[in-house]
Amino acid sequence: MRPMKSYRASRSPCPIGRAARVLGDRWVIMILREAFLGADRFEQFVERMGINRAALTSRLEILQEAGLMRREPPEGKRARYVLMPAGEALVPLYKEMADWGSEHLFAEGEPRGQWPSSAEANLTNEA
Amino acid sequence: MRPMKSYRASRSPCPIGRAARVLGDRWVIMILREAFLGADRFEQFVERMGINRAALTSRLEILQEAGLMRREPPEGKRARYVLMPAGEALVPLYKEMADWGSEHLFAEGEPRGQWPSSAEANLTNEA
DNA sequence: CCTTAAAGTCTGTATTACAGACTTATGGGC
DNA sequence: GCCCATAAGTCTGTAATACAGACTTTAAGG
Repeated sequence: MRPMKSYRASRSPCPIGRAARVLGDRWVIMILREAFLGADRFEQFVERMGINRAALTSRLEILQEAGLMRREPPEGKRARYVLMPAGEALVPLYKEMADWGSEHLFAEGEPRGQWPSSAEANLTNEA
Repeated sequence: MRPMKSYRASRSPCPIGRAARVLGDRWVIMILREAFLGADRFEQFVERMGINRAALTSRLEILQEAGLMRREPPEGKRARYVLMPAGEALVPLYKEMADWGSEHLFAEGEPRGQWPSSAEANLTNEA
């Protein structure tokens, strides 16, 4: 990804084009998935996704700039990365994506995971 | 993107992880948008998106391997790239993405495009 | 203090991206 | 048939990015 001034203020007037600036990245998609499933610490993302630390840092910056996540400075020694409303609002899209992937990207009878309902519960129980 | 054996047979058992292999790319998202809006020729994609030709070639290969698009060999002198059912099935997801982007990635009162209903019409009228 | 752990940063190398020029093949006009 | 334009790529050189893995820093806990 090329360095940009701001992800929030991407200049495309098309909402798809603008969304693609943020979501058009494999790691960003995976980070949000883990966040929906409850991950909120740097090391958790590293361990669960096997992402390079430098790559994770840059993606978390993108997600913050775009207003999808927020970094909570460490109270003890752990910083937390938490979803903002714009991030939580992606849950229906992830549901769609999971349904689509499950239907079109697996061979006949190939075992597939479910998009856990706990992800949605995790968000709706938050308030 | 690192070279892979096959996008269709990505080994992640999670549908989100597998979807991310295909959709987690800015150009792939844009190509599908243009396809929904009626583009089906190489030069059309180049002109409408300003994508590098080599990059377009590689993304069209990915989309074919994943089963989202198909290349129709030239009848005259133009090859066509047409959506397969797996690709058309992404229209609801694009609708979601457009709604989300429109709501969360634009400043107050900033002018934004619409995800044209003609995109959906373009597909449902096809059969 | 000393040890562990979390959250990054740094380094060197391998891969990918990109602009833009070039190639090949077809079709149309004359 | 010959010339020109166009479509669909391919190629080349350079700039940017990705990655593994080592290193650094700060804070807690004992």
